[in-house]
Amino acid sequence: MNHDKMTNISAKRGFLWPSFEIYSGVSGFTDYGPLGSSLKNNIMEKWRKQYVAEEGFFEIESPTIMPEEVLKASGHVDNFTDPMTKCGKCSNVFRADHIIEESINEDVEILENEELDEVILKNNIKCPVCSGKLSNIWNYNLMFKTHIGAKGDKTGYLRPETAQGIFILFKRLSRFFRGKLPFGVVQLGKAYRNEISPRQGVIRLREFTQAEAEIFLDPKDKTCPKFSKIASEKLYLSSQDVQENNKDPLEITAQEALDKNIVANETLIYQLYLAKKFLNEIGIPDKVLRFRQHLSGEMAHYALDCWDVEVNTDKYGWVEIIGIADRGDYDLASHSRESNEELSMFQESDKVETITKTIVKPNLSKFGPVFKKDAPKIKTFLETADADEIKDVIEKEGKYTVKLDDEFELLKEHLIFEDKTEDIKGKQIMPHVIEPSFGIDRIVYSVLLHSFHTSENDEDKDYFKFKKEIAPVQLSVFPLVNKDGLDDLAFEITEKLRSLAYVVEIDTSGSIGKRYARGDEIGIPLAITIDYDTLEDETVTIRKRDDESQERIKINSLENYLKDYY
RNA sequence: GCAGUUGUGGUAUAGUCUGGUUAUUAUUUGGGCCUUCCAAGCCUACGACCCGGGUUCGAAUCCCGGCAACUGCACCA
Repeated sequence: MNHDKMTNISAKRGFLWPSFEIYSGVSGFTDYGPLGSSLKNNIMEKWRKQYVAEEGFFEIESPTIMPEEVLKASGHVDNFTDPMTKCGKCSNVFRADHIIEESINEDVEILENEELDEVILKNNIKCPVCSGKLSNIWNYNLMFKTHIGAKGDKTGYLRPETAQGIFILFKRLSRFFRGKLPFGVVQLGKAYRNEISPRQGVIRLREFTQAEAEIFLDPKDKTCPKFSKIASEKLYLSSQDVQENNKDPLEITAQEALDKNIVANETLIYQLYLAKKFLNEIGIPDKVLRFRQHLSGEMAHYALDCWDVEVNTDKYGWVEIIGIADRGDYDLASHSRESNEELSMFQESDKVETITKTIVKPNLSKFGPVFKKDAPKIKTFLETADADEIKDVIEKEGKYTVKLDDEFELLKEHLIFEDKTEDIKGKQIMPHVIEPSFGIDRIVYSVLLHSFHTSENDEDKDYFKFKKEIAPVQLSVFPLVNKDGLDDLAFEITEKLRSLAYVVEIDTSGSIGKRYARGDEIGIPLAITIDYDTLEDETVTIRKRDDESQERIKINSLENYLKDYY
C-alpha cells in the first residue's frame, strides 16, 4: 500500500488528474484521464453486471437537477446545512457554532439558529478576526443551488444523492414491476455536495459518482430468496458490540449473523455479501476491508440499521466506500406526505382471511339532534375508533366519554353496533427500502491503491496489478525489433485484435524490456510479442504481466485463447 | 474555514537567503540509430519559474493578494 507512489504513477499515466489545472485548479473536483476513465467505466460495467444482470434489478436515469420540493420532502433543504455568520465589518464568514464553542467553551450543536443568535448576543461574541459585529445566523446548505427557467423563479438544486430520483418514481416503478415485492432499482450517476473545504483528493469530491440500488420490500418480510445460496459464506463484521467493547471483528457465516441477530434481516446480509463479492472481484481483498455497523448515535434518523464498508488506506486510514442501510419507509412516507400521492402497494395475502368484527355507527335520528354541530367530528372519531371497546364501556358504565376539543358522552341509544364479516384479501403497505450505496470514485481510488504493486528491490518494478476484468487496456502488442517486417506484422495483428473489440496498445518505441515495463505499469494483463519465429511458423508469444511467463501459440488460435482468458 | 509549510519542463530536482548572461541535472516522452525477450547504449527534438498586483533600470528570487498541495485543527446530514 503506497499512496504517494501510486498517485504519482496514476497522474503520470493518465488515470487521475486535478481538474481545471491550467487555471490552477479547484479543490473537490477531479478529472479522469484516458485510463482512469476507462477503469471507472469498467468498474461501473462490472457493477451493472452484478446488480442488473445477476440480481435482476433495473436501472433508471433521472435528472441531476431537482426542483426544491423534492429535496424539501427528503429533508435535504432543511437539514443538509451548517449554521454560518458573517462579520459586518470585515466580511469574513464563519461557522457560527464553532465561534461560539471557541468563545464560551460549550457544546451548542443541538441549538436552533435563533438560540445561537441569542447566545452570541448574550455573550457579546464578536468577529474573531476584527472584533466586528456578527450578523444573524443563516444556514449554509451543502447543496448547489440553481435557477430553473429564464424567469429564474423556480429554485433547483443539484442532487446530493442519486437515490431520491428512484423514490419519486415509485408509483411508476411499482406498476412496472407489476405490483410485486420485492423489486430492485438502481441508478448510477453524478451527485453534488458543495463541501466547505474538501481536502482529501478523490476521497472527498464536490462532484462524485454514486451507484445506488434501492430494494423495495415488504416490511414484514425481509427474507431474501437467494439467501440460502450464501448462508454458509463467511463474513467479517464489526458490530456495535464489537466496536463498543473493543473486540475483534466477528468471523461468522451469513446464517450465524442472522441467527444471532447481528444483522437485522436476510436481505441486508445478502447485500453485505454482494458488496464483499463485488469488491473482491475488482481486486480489493478481504484483508483491507471492514464491515462496520453504525453506532446508534451515528445512525441517520431514518435508518433502522446501517453498515458501512470501509477500506484501509495508508494515507486516509479507514475510508467509507459503501453504505448499506435499511431506510425503512422514511423516504416513501415523506414523499407521500409532501406530494399527497399514495405511495403504497396492495399486497395480496397467500390465503384469504375472513374476519368478523364489530363496527359502530351513529344512530343519526338520535345522534344529530343531541350533538348538533359537534356531530360531524364525533362521527369522524367513530369511523376509526375501537368499536369493541366502546361497546364494553357502555355496557359496563352506561356511557362512553369521548375527549375531543370538548368532552362528549355517548349513550347506547346514540349508536348502532353491527357485526360485520369481511374477506381480507391482502393489505395496503408502504414498502421498506434497503439501500446499498457505492461511492464509485472512492472505489476507483481503492482499486488503484490495492492493485498497485510496489517494488521491494531495484529489479522489481511498480505497476498496477489490475484484475483482467477491469484493466483499462487488455492487450499490448510488440514487435521484438522494429525491422525485417516484424513491425508490419505487429500492426496487422493489432488491427485484427481491435476488430475483435479488444482494447489493444501497440508499442514500438525503445527496447523490448522497456515496452514490457510500460505495459506492466498501466496493468495490461497480456503482452503479445512478434518475433523471428513468427515469420516461420505463424506463432506469437503471450507473456503474462504478473509472473512474466511466456507461452507460444498459433496466430489463428489467438482468438480462442483470448476468449477463454477474458 | 483557521494556523503553519510549500509551489521551477510529464516526473524528481539545482538556483531563491544575498534580484543581473541563453534557468541546472537526471529521468520521462517523440523521432532516428542500434537491439533475437524484460526500464541497456548512442544521436536528436519537444518541454518549466502557480496566477495577479507591487517594489526595482531589472523579479524564479523581495513584498501583498489569490489559487492549489501538504501537515495539524475543524467539518463530513
